[in-house]
Amino acid sequence: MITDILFVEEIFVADNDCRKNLIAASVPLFAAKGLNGVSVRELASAAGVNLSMISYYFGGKEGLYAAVLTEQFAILGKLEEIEQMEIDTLQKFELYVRATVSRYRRNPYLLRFYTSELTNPTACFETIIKPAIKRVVQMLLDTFADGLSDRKFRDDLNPTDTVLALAGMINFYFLLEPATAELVDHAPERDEQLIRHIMDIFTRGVLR
Amino acid sequence: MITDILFVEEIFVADNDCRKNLIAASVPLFAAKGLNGVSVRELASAAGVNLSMISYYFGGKEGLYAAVLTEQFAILGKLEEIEQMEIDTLQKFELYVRATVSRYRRNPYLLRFYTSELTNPTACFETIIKPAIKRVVQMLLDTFADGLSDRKFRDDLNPTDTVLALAGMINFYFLLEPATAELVDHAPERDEQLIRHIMDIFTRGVLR
DNA sequence: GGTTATCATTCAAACGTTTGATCAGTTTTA
DNA sequence: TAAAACTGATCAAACGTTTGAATGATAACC
Repeated sequence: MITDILFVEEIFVADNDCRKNLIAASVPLFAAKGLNGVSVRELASAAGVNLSMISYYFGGKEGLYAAVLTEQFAILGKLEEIEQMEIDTLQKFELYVRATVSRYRRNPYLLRFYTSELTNPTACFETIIKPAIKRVVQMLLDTFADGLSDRKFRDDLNPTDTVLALAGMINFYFLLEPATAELVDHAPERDEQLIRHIMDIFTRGVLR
Repeated sequence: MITDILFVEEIFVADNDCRKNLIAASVPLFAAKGLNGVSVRELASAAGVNLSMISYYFGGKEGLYAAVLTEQFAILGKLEEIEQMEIDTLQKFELYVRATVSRYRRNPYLLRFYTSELTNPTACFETIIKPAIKRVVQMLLDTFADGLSDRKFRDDLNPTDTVLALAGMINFYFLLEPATAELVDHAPERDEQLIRHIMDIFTRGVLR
């Protein structure tokens, strides 16, 4: 959630309508067509602002794109709250899964942005996307290590393969939706079943 | 694998150097930057041909892109060979996994192309990508149904969630490589371990 | 057999359009 | 009234495509 006031490098920046509208209108456009698939004119007219405002506020199209990505990935902090909790390791993994599914439902663009950057990286990949993904993977690895030292998890599993498998089960389900909508029921009403299914497989896989 | 001679609509089309070079040079460029990220001049100069050859042979940039995708996804037939085999269901799943991993190693562009189309679809998505993905998912579903009727697999699992979980474990591992290379060892030498790991989790998950 | 006609192929050049960015000028705000 | 916000017009560069001429091989003709 972005606030109305941003502090960037100690400089006070009021988040006025023009800025806000541009970012809000750019999210679905960039998510659907990628950085190169949208023109500045398209972005400006979708936001209902003059096209020169993009350069004025963001220094250009790529700046606007970077601002959009920064906002999108600011949400990642939620997962780190879970990491701090003093709960059962397996329960922690379930909370990760629930938080991720819930996030993808409330913000259907997030997944698009980072898979787009993973496949066709722009300048933002190294600065925004890669660090964000590394943080999440590292967090999952740390949690798995906790389960190992508790002697709850199997110690013959490769930790990275294991956490990537969990992440893959969640993310791929949503990534594939545009292609498999006629084959698979992706309705949000089934999310609870999906989460239980993923945790079922994962639990059987990792528990001693 | 494309042959030197193509029969398209009963018209004999010699696959000359110009055509061949254009497709060959376009694969890595389109895979890395997407349809909109590469210019026709870039494509032509990479192929060492005149830029008007793109319109001449493929009717335009999008035609070349479509030709590239068609060639890339022609390889899918390999999986269907496995489906025909008269072997144990679980063994069949392992062959799918092995074939996919081996495919991604020999053709590092395939994954990029279809994740790119899943996130930022072009006109090719409906005509090439979506049918291809649906075929694979349907094939996995059929194989899972075999395991069910053999009473080898748990019958309380949602089949689509299960096969998407398996596909997700494989694909996400490769999709994430650009971001996690410093955190996770993605070396081909580890592929055998990865395959065993995925099959370990999957087997524990689905067997009665 | 020599000439001409026809064809697909290749090329450099130019086409009109769209691109992202900029600028001078105007309005709004504090 | 000075600074900030905003506008419409304009820029050069890049875009994908088309053009018309040149090339060379093959087919048709006398």
